[in-house]
Amino acid sequence: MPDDPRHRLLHAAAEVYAQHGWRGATTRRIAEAAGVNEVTLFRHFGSKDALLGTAVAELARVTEETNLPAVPVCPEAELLEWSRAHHAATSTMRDLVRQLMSDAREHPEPAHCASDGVLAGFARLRQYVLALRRHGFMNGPAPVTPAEVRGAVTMLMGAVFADAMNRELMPAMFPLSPDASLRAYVRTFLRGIGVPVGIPAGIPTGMPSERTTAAVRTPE
Amino acid sequence: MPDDPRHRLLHAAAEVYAQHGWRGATTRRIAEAAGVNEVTLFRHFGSKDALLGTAVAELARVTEETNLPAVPVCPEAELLEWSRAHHAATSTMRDLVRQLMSDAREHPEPAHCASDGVLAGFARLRQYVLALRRHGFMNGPAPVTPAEVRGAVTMLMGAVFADAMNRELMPAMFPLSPDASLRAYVRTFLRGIGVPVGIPAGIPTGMPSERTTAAVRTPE
DNA sequence: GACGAAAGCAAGTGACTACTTGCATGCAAG
DNA sequence: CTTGCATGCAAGTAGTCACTTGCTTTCGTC
Repeated sequence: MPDDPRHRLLHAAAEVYAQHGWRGATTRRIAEAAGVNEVTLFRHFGSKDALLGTAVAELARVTEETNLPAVPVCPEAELLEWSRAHHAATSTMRDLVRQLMSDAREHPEPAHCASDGVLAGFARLRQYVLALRRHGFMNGPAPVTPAEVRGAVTMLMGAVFADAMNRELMPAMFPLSPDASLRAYVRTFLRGIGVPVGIPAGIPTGMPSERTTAAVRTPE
Repeated sequence: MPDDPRHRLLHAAAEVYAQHGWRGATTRRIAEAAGVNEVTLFRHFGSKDALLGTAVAELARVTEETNLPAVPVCPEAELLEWSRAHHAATSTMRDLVRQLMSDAREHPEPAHCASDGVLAGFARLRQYVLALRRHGFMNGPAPVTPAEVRGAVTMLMGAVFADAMNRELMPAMFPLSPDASLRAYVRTFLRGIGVPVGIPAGIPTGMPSERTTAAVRTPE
């Protein structure tokens, strides 16, 4: 990581912006966080908007590499790993994303270029689910329409997004740990699109083919 | 709706805040939007923070009434109606929620009292799902653990939330119409927790118990 | 050692901010 | 008619904002 004031300003600008938003990211605060003089900011970038624009655009250009195989082997494990990575990446950029969303009306460009990364992830997940169908994993008891599968993909991404964005703000809505939640999302998703999932260990299953309401009921 | 300047200020404050956030909601803008003099604002509320605080708190106190029956009859229809109402309510407050989330660090109180409404909805949905299990609707081929059901409830709420918040910002992530998306969420959710759902009309089903990948595959 | 680029420092500019003060106006109740 | 009360209007205060200017310091290169 280079140490010239230009990079320190870019880094500090992204950090201050994530905490205080566009209006709250004053040139004074950014320069102070970068440990450089406020004038240096203007000498390098000309204006606060130019600095914030390039800083946020550069940060949003970080696209997480795919970790979904082209040919599925174990859908639950592979989707769980993907959702873990996606959740971690979204959690890291949580504050930044929040500010981008609330500033999208007055500063649309950075928000737009930041959404490209999410869209790429969406496309990859979609490709993977298409591969699931192509390789005959969707052999559930009832057929699932392609449109419904597409909606389910959006649902999974939305759930992981909402988890990463809201868990710290309203913990009561997330009774399960992050990992248990992601596992539940993935398993619900897979069952929802007709891909059978394994029975987790340590559960009194009874006879899986008959009514199992009594077997899975536990004191709340 | 009363027309005294007090209510007009409260209404205008909420509107301006939803569009510009805490810092961007200047007293000048609010007074202008309310059609009253800026001094009247201070005479009524004393300070900008007091006005914004009461305005946002009052708006966030709007709790949508429940429309989930205590005893389930048709889970898909009932959950679809609930998700439609929840989606509509969240969409209406979209901009406000965005600002609340990004301002939560510097002004936690309104964000906190706004999350109470969502939590109430979460609790009601959870109660309904408990009723689903109690009345024997979860008779799918495999048992679903209570923890997983809880995670699935979080997943459904998260998906509806993300849909309402992000659809206009990144339409490419939502290939289906809002209604078709909600239907897919609900059906995926129900199948995910072991509640069988009907087969939509107009789909070549083939034999539902055998592999149906060929039957549901369509050209993309 | 001389030179030039890059940085810091101090000060200032004009615009905007929340908020206050003093006074004139309109209006409703006594 | 008069007494309050609520509001509008004009002006002002102190602070912050983005941004500029002029000058000095530092430092690597020739």
